[in-house]
Amino acid sequence: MTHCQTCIETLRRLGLRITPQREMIIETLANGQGHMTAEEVYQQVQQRTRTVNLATVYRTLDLLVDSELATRANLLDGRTVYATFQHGPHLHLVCRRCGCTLDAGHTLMATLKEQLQIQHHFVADLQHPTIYGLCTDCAREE
Amino acid sequence: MTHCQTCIETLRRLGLRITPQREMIIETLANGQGHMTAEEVYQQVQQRTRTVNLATVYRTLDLLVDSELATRANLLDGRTVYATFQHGPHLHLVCRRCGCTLDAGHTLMATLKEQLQIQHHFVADLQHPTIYGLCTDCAREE
DNA sequence: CTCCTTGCAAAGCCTTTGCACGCTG
DNA sequence: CAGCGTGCAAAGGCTTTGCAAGGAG
Repeated sequence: MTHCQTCIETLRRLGLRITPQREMIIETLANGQGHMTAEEVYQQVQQRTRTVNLATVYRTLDLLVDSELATRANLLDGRTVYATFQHGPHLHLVCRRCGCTLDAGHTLMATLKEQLQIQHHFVADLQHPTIYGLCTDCAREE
Repeated sequence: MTHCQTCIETLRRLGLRITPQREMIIETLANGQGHMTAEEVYQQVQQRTRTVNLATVYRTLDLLVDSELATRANLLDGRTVYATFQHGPHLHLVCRRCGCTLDAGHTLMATLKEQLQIQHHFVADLQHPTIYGLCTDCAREE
């Protein structure tokens, strides 16, 4: 079963209705490459059909976040981006220069989480964290 | 020399003018406890004098961020908060439930940074990172 | 004396909301 | 068929901007 189908199943189980709009929005986000803004999701869905409204995109994305099927993150430049939990817990590395994103395993994060818990009694939410910095190309050029 | 004076000196060296407004905004942020929203800075400054405008607060905070004297972070709830680099590099732990913030040393972060560089050739910007989660009190109550 | 800064008010941007209609289950 | 979900348009909150007056250096 694709990730996208899993999402839809989950929503159905929550008693939510599966409309063509919701399906397309979920597909777009699930098949996209990592982070997407609401506007980007909207643009891509529009390429397939005109019958989706930006407000609906926002409402559906909120729904996914509330159902814990996706995360919302506020980037430094003010953009708000969404991403599904496609590949299990992992780390998003976002380049502050070109904006590209790449994923990293989360073993490193696990260690950090453990230490924060021990040293500060702080239960870090590191299921889908985002770290800023410079990607290989941009680091070379700066 | 207080941290706040250091900021002012830096701005002066950059050729920027030190106005009473800027001084008060910097003092407020530097003496505040960690993260503050533009609105919070504005409110506090207003308690000392009425002669500061919200727009000026925004402009000054932008200035500090551009001069690398402060950082801007977008919290999950949509708030944008500012903080000066008071205590050198460290980690901000923000509770997603009650919104409180605490600081942690950054030795853990150093390890993470190193690993990201080695494994992904990614130069993480971990000077002043923010991590979300639950503080001691909120973790107990959830 | 120059021109960087400010206050004010208006514009801007992204996101949310109210409402009546439409469609899912 | 009941009521959730949608499109549309308008409102909303936060932030930025244009402009003329004011103050720092």
